[in-house]
Parts: sequence; C-alpha cells; structure tokens
Amino acid sequence: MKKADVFEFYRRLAEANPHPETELESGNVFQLLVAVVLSAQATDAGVNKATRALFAEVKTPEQMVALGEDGLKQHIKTIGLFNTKAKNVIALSEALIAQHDSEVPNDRAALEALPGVGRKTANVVLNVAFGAETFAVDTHIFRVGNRTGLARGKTPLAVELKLDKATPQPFRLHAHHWLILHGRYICKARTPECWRCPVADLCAYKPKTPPPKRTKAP
DNA sequence: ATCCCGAGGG
DNA sequence: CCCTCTGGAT
Repeated sequence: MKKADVFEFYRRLAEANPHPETELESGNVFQLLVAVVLSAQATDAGVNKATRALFAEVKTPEQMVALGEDGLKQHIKTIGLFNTKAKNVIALSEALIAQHDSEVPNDRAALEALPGVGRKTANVVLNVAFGAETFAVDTHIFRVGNRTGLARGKTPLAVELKLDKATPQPFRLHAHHWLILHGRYICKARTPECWRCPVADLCAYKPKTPPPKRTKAP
C-alpha cells in the first residue's frame, strides 16, 4: 500500500474511533497480564465474564498463588484452553514473586520469559500498560494486514515488522487497537462488512460482501 | 506441525 | 453443523 494511502487508512480508523481502549477488563497491570494470557483463542467478552469474579478476589500474584491452580480452573473453565492457562497463570504468578518483586516487568525479554507469555502477549502489555509503540499481531491484525494489503506476511512476526516500518506518527501508539477493532467489527474473518467499511476504497480485498438483505417491515 | 479447548455466531 | 476468538509450548 502506498505511503499516502497508509496514512489515510489510519486517519479514517482513528476518526471512527478517537479514543480506542482495550476491551479486556482489569484493575491493575497484573490483572491485565492475566487477562491477556487468558484471551488466547478466546473472545474478550468470554474472558471478561470469567475475570469479573476472579479479579474481585485476586488482585496480586500472591493472591493468585493462594487461590491455586484448581481454584483458578473453577473461575476460568468457561474459557477455551483452561487447563493450560490455569497452569501458566499460577506459574507466572510464582515467577513474578520470585524474580520481579511481585511486579510486572516493563521489559520484553522478562515478559516473554514468563510461562504462557509469548511475543504477542508481551506486545499487548508493553503497549497498554507501559505506553510502548508495539504492534501485537493477533488473529485480527494478521488477517486485516494481509487482506487489505496494509502489511502482508506469512507469519505474525513478519506482519509485525512490516507494521512497525509502515505505520507513521501520530498513529503508532494506538495502531494496535484501531486494527483490532476494525478486524473485530468490520473486517471480520468470515463475512467482512465491506459495505460499511471506511477504508474499502484503499483496500486490496476484491470479493466485497454484499450488504445484508433488509427484512420487510411488518 | 500439532496440541491445548469452551462459548458464541452463522 | 462448522468457524472463529487479542496464542504459546512442544
């Protein structure tokens, strides 16, 4: 995509959503980290439903360890991959206590060393909690980047590096959220809603889905 | 490349 | 029914 088009692409997404925020709910950085780990291959709505009760009683790594793996599973068993996630969140909490004075580190390598935390999760925490200009490439951004031609790549890392190179100021801090929201609500995986897409004329995607047929008024 | 794995939507 | 959802570890 041409430079001028990239700028216009972001300008329109920003116009549609002036103050984008994470839709994952959390009360502190530790809870944010846990919520992001739980969100793997899960909807934010499903994660929020489970964490509302969990975060009311668990606000620190110590409290998470005290809750224990089985106790945590009871809270999150409505989320996919809950066995793995419960184990990782407990181990991650123990690691924070033992190695980071119970604080979430503002450091990519330290974050990625935590159980259950990979590059994508680290990028989300660095961006949302610490204000870093990172590009967390999840399923949405991977799809949007490749479909639109904004940033194409065979792997999430390849797309991330292209986004980092192609995304201009003043859009770098919130690019992640704008692309996520665009992917979640308009540029959907199965049926992208191109008829109401603000960047359709800048997009490389050809088979525009037709608008839904209006049901007759009663 | 494969496994982990529940809820919601079409 | 089938697909998708803010992936990570092996």
